[in-house]
Amino acid sequence: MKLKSQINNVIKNAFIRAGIEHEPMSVSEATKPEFGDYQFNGAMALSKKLGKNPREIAQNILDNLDLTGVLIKAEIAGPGFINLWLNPLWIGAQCQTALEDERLSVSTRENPIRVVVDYSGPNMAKQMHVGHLRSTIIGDTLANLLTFLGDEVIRQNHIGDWGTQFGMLIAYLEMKDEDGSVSLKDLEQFYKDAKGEFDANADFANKAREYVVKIQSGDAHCLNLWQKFIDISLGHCEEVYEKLNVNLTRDDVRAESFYNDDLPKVVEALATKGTLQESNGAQCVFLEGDEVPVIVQKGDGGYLYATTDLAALWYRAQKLGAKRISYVVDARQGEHFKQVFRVAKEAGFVPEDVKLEHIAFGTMMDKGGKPFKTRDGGTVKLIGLLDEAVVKAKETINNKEDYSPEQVDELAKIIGIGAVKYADLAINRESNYIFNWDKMLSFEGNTSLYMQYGYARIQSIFRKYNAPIEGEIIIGDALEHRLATMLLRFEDVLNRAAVDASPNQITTYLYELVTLFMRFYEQNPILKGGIDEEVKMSRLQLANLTAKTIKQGLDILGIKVVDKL
RNA sequence: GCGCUUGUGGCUCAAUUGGAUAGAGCAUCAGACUUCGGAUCUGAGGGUUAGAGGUUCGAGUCCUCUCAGGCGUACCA
Repeated sequence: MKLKSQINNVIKNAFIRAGIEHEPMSVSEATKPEFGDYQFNGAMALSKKLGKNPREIAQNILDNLDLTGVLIKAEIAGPGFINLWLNPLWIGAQCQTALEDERLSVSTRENPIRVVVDYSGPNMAKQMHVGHLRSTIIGDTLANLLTFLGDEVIRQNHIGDWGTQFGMLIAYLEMKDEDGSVSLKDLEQFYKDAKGEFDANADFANKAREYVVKIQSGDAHCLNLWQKFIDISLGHCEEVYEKLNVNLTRDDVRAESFYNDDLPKVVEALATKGTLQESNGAQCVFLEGDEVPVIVQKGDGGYLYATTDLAALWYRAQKLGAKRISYVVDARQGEHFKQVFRVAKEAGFVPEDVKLEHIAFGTMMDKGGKPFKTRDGGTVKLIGLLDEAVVKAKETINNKEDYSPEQVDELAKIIGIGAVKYADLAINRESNYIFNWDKMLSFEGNTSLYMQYGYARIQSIFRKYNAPIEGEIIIGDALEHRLATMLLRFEDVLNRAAVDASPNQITTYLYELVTLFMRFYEQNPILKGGIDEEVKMSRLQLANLTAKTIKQGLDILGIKVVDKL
């Protein structure tokens, strides 16, 4: 439920009754329990406009505030804050409603839009490395989130499958290909070997260059080799997606090569608009205020990635009809996207009302704060990292004897992968973050395991109870009040996270929720003796709604839960 | 050089986008168990938010400068 809007409505009505002719600003969550559940800070902002003392304005609002439904109490504090307390009866009823709803009372958008989320984007010439992790899981989370909120999401995996290196690779594939896929098991090694051959063997190098031209001109033999190479390479990526529990399929692939035919059209269109200029032999767009131009065609006639991105923007806005296009790409490419977005809008490839955004993220660092590399300075392969996570997760499982070997493996997968994903998503995406196995596989603090533990603990209650639950949710004390309020905030949090494209708002929320539940559970027994039946029923339902909310939240992050840890 | 970006307790991160006394976890110290799963909970110490100015009723957040780090700076993606 949109809790904030509900409270805002109450404030708005008070404004009308008080005769204040301004749109009230939104309430915010109280910073401390003593200050109530929510607070309204608008009186201070209004004081200048109305030429009145803020406390006077606050009093006027307070006098006109309806305290019979959503709210039960309001107080003025400090320079003119209005502290608001939610009505426990109302909260209880709302939690009840949420519990009965599959979507936990999270509404779907009234005006859904079509959104393109561009993420992952591996290079087919090489194996996926840790640099692809963040784009893949942040993008996937954003796509999941928007889908859940009711937008029409089109996932786009803009894989790098075009360019000069493929001439070399397919020439080498042809040379080495006795029976195909075997030699491609390790793409990294294959690339190195091909490069070695390229440097050592002049005939081979010539052939490689020749093959570049041949692919681009549509030579059937070379295209066939190329296709084979891409299929295998993409297969490796899919293995990673599968492990990561990421919702990317072959249908979501729109490779660089897909836009190949459109590249001349992009340049032509820019030329027609008159925005194109020749500079040092290259075709460029000079943007006002920018020193460096956007180069769309090289001196030798070749196209660049800016050209491809422009073609992709064109396609996504015009053909796919997207109203929001989100690029989940490394922060280092900020300037590139700023420029490309400007060109696309100024040239009319993308209509004015389409929102273009670069969802930038920072770099993954090692313990020493340096970019994450292997000992010899190479890139860390993603698949290896994920396998290691599963191995390490297995070590953390306490009572292995309670499970079959298959169950242990399954559990290790869920825990290990979940830990890696959660640790990444829990951090403000724009900052760099330090990768630390011990921290992410800990049960303490804001980690996936703490959430999993909280969830499993609640499931354990229901395994023990295992009988029908009847009755109402009755908010009995301050802790239950806070827990219930937190549960009702779920939709607000999701909406905010969707606007900002920041998964860490979801993780922060889940962490607060689970912490609150643990405290509640510690203080308020459920199945112990001497508990009134009514109270027991109410607490069981609060626990149930908590579990469902954890599960739904983690599901959006692409993290699975288990009933038993 | 120019541009972008970051700087918050010993460490790793938050801070509802300008709101009240800057919050968590780890680590340290002190508590709570015949465990509804203690993989938990309660409490304590620890901060001039890199520094200096400014705007504002109110600044970690906005502006200016300084210092320190990271990244980018036209025919790779």
